[in-house]
Parts: sequence; C-alpha cells; structure tokens
Amino acid sequence: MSEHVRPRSRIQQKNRQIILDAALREFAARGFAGTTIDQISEAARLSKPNVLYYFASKEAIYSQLLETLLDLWLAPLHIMDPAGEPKEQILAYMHSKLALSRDFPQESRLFANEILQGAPRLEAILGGLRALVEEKAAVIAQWMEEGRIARVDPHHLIISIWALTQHYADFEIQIARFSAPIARLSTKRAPF
Amino acid sequence: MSEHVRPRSRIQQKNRQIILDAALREFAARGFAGTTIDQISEAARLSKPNVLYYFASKEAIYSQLLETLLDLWLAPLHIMDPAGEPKEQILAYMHSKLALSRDFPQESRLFANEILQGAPRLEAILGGLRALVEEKAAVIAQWMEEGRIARVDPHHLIISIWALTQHYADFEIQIARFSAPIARLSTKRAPF
Amino acid sequence: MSEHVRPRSRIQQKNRQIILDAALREFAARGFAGTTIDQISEAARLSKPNVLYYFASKEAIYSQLLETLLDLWLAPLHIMDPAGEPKEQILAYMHSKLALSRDFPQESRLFANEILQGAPRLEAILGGLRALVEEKAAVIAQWMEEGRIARVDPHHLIISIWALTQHYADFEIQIARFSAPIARLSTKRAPF
Amino acid sequence: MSEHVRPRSRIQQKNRQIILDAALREFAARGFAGTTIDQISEAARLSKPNVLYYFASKEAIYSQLLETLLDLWLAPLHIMDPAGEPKEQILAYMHSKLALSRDFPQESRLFANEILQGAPRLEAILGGLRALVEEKAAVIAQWMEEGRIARVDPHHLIISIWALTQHYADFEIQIARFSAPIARLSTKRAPF
DNA sequence: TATGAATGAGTTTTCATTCAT
DNA sequence: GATGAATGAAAACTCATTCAT
Repeated sequence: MSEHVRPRSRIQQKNRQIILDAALREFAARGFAGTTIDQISEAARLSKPNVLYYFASKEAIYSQLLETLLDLWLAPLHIMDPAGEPKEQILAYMHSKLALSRDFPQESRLFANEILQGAPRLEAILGGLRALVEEKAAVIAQWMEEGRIARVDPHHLIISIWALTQHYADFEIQIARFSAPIARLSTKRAPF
Repeated sequence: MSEHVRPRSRIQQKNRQIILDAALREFAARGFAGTTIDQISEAARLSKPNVLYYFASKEAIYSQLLETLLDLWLAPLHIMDPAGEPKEQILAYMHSKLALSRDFPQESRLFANEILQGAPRLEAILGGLRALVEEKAAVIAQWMEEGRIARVDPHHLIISIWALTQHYADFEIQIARFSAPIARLSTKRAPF
Repeated sequence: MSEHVRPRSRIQQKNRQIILDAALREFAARGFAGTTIDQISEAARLSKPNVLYYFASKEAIYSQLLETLLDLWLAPLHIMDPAGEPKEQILAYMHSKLALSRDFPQESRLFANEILQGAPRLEAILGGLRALVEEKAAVIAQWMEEGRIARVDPHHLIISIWALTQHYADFEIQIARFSAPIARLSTKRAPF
Repeated sequence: MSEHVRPRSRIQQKNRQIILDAALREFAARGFAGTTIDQISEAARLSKPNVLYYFASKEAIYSQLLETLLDLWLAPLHIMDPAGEPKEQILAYMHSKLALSRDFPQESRLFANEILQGAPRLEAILGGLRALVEEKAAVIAQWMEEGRIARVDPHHLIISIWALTQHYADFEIQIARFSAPIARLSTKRAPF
C-alpha cells in the first residue's frame, strides 16, 4: 500500500487531507457522478486548479478515498477470535461493525454507493476483502464443526451482519423518515 | 399527482413503458447523476428528442419510475395480518420482502440509490410510506402488548427485516464477491 | 476505406465538409496543438458544440483530414508508368507532384506539419504509403537494371523529388521572404 | 536585441544552456504550441518556476533558441566563394548544408517548424537572412553572366538546395518509414 | 537561486434541452 | 409522432504565470 510514497510537505499533507475530507462529505452525499470538483473545491475552500494540483483528477480523489477507507472498513472483522467463545466473538463483531456504521456514516455511505454502482473502482481492492472474509468464514465453520453454534452458511452470517449493521448508516434517512423515535441500537435478543 | 392523467394512445403507452424499462436499467446501474439521456434513449432504441417527447425531462422519467415503483415496494407490508399468528405473519412479511428483492433487483437498486442520496425526490411520496409503516408497527406493538412476541422496538424490527432483505439485492455484487457458494436463502433459525 | 460508412444526410455532408475545410485552413496555419476548436468553429461559422456534434473530438477532425488528404497526396506516384520512358516518367511524376504542392499548399503544409511531429497519428495510414513507394521504387530499380537510367538508390530519388517539390509549398513563406522574384517553377535542366 | 547583455554568473550561464538544450529537444519534437513549460522543465531537470526565473516566458525561451540557431543555420552559405570554381563552390555549399542538416536534426526541425507556422517570431531575424541570400544569389548570377554555369534563377538554385538538404533531417521519420535501407547520402550524380 | 503552492484564463468535452422539419 | 441538427451551460481538466518563502 505505502510501499514507496514520496515524502510530502506539511502543507501538502494538510491540504490533501482537507480535500479528502471535503470530498468524502460530497461524494457520500451525492455519489461520484453527482459530485463536481467545484463542489469539492468549495467545500475544501481551495481553488479548483489547486484541488487538481493535489490530485490528478476527480477519479484520483475518489480512489484515494476508497483505498483509505477500506482499511477502516475491514477492521471489525479482525476482532473475531477463533479461540474465543463463538457467541461472544460474533456479538463483538456485530457491535464493532455497528459502531463503525454509526460513527462513520459518511464513509459507510461512500462505500455503499460504490458497491451499488457495481464497484467499478474497487475491483482490485476487493481481493483483500475476500481473503479476510474467507478467513473469518472458516473460523465460523470451525465453530459449527465443533458444535458450538448452529449450522448456517458462514458467509451468510457474516453478510447478514454486515448488511444489517451497514444499513443503519446507509439508509439513515430512510429510517429516520418512518420511525421518528429510534432509541438506541439494541441487539439484545431476537424478538421470537 | 396523477389526479388528472390525460388519455394516451396505444403507441404512447407502449413507448412510455419502453422508456421506463430502459431508464430503470440505466438508473439502477449508475444512479441518477451517472446516467445520461443518451444512454436511456439508446437502451430504449428511441431517439433522444423522442424520449423527451414522452417525458418532459430526465427528472420526469426518474420521478415517474420512483412513483410507479413505490407501490410495488410497499406491497409486502400489506401482508402482515393483525389477526394472524405473529411469528407466522412476520415470517410471511420477510419472505415476501425477500422475494421482492430477489425478483426485482433493479427496482431495489433504484430505490436504494435514491435513499442513499438522501431521497431528494422522494419527499412527497414517502409520506404514504410512513403511514403504512406506522400502521404495521402498531400491529407489532399490539402483539407485544398481548405478550405474543418479545418486546423490541417495532420500527426496529420492520427496518431490520427491510434492511436485511433489501441488501441481498442491492449489494448483490458485494455479496457475490466474497461468497461464491451462497446456496439458498434460508431464514430457518438464528445461529445461536 | 469506405467499407461501411453509414449514409449521411445532405446537411450532414455539407457541414462536415465545411468543418473539414475550416480545419484544414487552421491546422495548416498553426498545427494541431496550436489550433483550438474555437478557431475551427469560428472559421466554419458553426457553434463549438455543433462542430463536436459532427466530429467526436479535435483529434477526430484532424485524423479525418489526414486520411482524406492521403489519397490526394499519393496520386502523383501513380503516374509513373513502368512501360514508359524513364526520364519522361520521372519528370511526369515531378511535374505532377509540383503541381500538387503548388495547387494545394494547405494540404501540403498539413502533411508536412504532421510528419515534422513524427507522424504520431499517421502510423496506420502510412502502411499504404510505403507499399506504393516500394512499388514505384521497384519500377525505377528495374529501369536501372535495364541500364536505362543511372544507378542511384531508387528510394532516394523518389524522396528527393518529394522533398524538393513539397518544399515549395511547405516553405512558401521562407522562400517568399528571401527571393521576391521567383518567376515560375522551371525544371528544365540542372544548372551544371 | 542582444546589444546590452548583463553579465551572468557561471551557474546562470550553465542553467540557461541546460534549459535551452532541453527546450530545443522539446520544441523540435512537438513545436511551440505543442510543448509545455512542464515538459521543458522536466527535460531540464529544473523546477518550473526556476525555468521561468531564467527566461521571462515560454516565448522568450523559444525566441532565444531561434536567434542562437540562426547563425549556425546560415553558416553554410558563407562557404560559397565568388572566386572559386562554380560547380565546386555550389557542391561545397550543398555538402556543408547537408552536413548541417544531418548533424543538427533538432535545430533543423525547430527551424522548419517555425517556418511552417509562417515564421511568426522570425520576422525581425529574417532580415539578415535575406541579405545573405541576396549576396550569394548575386554571386551565382555573376557566374551565369560569365557563362560558367547554366542559367537558372539563382534564388531558385539556393532554395532548391536548401529544401533538398534540409528535408533529410526535417522529414527524417517520413523517409525512414518508406525506405528502410537508405544507405548513405550520395550526391554523386544525377540519375539521368 | 530555487521551489512548493496557487490560480486566472483558457480549452476540450459533455449533456440536457430546444429547434425545425 | 419522430428525428437530425443545434446550442447554452456547465464540467473536467490544462497551462503559463505568479506568489511566498
């Protein structure tokens, strides 16, 4: 990832970050195609050419964002410990993922947007994602082998949790619209 | 909105439908901003001015699509019968919603896209949605009052099911990418 | 070349030609990079988007121009008849080429410009050129074999004539500048 | 123009030369408009502002280049000696000019490029050129008067040689393309 | 001297929409 | 109804040049 990044000056670092922050807000709000460099540059309070001085193109900003975001987004999966108690571990993953979606709704939305478009710019990066998921699916499968949890498709389980948790952020507005009083996320137990 | 629809000729009807079908494919694939009228007209095999003869603008096509789609999308909620067995009814809703997401992935994606952008064009329409959700939330709340199902936030429950089921279609690619062999959707029971 | 060109309307044909004519003037005067679409559209008295309605890009206009021009530019070589008298044939080629450079100075300049830049967009097209040159070089070589003309490198001969004749057009200004009274092109005989 | 050149430090001199060398390569390859300061500064391995520290503008670099180049380019004409044998003198000029075009192909191309564009920046400088040409044309005319060489337009003769020789460099690529095995330049004798 | 940072003024291109037939 | 032609407005860059240090 950071194999050979040439050093950047203080101000370089700072402005790049300002741009990425602004771009995240804008891309998360209106997607890649719906966002203009003008909007980003205005949000970053930099001139448009200056934004393009730091990033070669709109695509470059977006890709950089995705790449940066991916590490963060995979983090919760790392939590699951094969040596731990299955139920505990899975709940830990869920909580972690929930917290992530709750705390980083924009990142979540950016990711959701990209996936919805068919992940045109995420192809390469997703390879690493798959490996990690397979690893954790194997852990779950092992638990099933040992009879420690009921048998379901491990991938299914991971994805269900992913989907459920991510949705709280991605579909924030949708949710807000038809359920004013959502108190706190509680995963205490299934309703039946 | 559609209070006073002037009558349309056979060919009118047909071409409008062709355009909407084409637009659904395109919008679902790349969102509103990412789709051009050119792409729609090409997909519809009609000339661009002709597309705009049937619909006043790109927005008009999109809005029409959303409006048409909404009825379909709310349908599963209607299934829940207050007089029925709660568990049965809820599972019926889930199955119905799952089937919908599975059978209409493009519609699902269109909807997801719109929601992700903050539903800028869905404001008006969503009023009806909320009413229906409230109605069904009340049904679930009633079941809880009667001690027939465990207590959780009813809105939560509805949304969780919505989110979980919709995700199978919306995030089709994401899912396909890290779990090649997803057999069949099975909601038999929780893993633990 | 014209294997499968879709038919164009009258006005299409006309405007395409107007654009190509204008572009020839502009490109010949200032080269590819030195010419803007604005200049072309102004010279063609068409709006800029309209120019791009007929040609996909500035490159497309330029390439079309080169391709169209090439046939014209190769024509003189066709003149050389293997069965004729060598000296006569070669002089015929020279006269033909001279006339071409004289009568089509802009085309000549366009071509010269492209070649000077290293023919970046002529690669493919030049294949055909080489074949024709080889054919005529063979004719000349044959004449040499038969002892009908002195031995020199046939390619050399062709190129020398090409260069000499083309220069009268390409370097028109240069020539005009230091020799006011160039009477008429006369290739009567060598000065010594 | 260069009446009052302020003294430059060693490093000044050196960097100016580095820039001019780089600029020559770039301008010769893609012409004035087709070349960016970025390309020049990269080729010179200097920062862009530093390049503009040594030369006021892109134009300034280019003009300086032309001016420097002109002396070199006129040199061959000086060779022709009115007192010498006409044929010998003319051949000496040809050889000299040929050698120049062969040995300085980039300079040759730069000049050709400028001339092709109508010599917009060479106006002033060309005055001197004309004078020299006139002088040598007079020499040739004198030879004709004396019956020492056949009568042709002297300007013509000079230009023909100029054109023919320069072309070997300017149109290097064109030539290379349709005559792979050009051995050596031989001006031994006319083919007929 | 030297250069990272910044930008105004273009330049190419895109695209929703309109015109004319 | 249908479509080829046309365009204004915007969007994504590009680039010579300047600023600040």
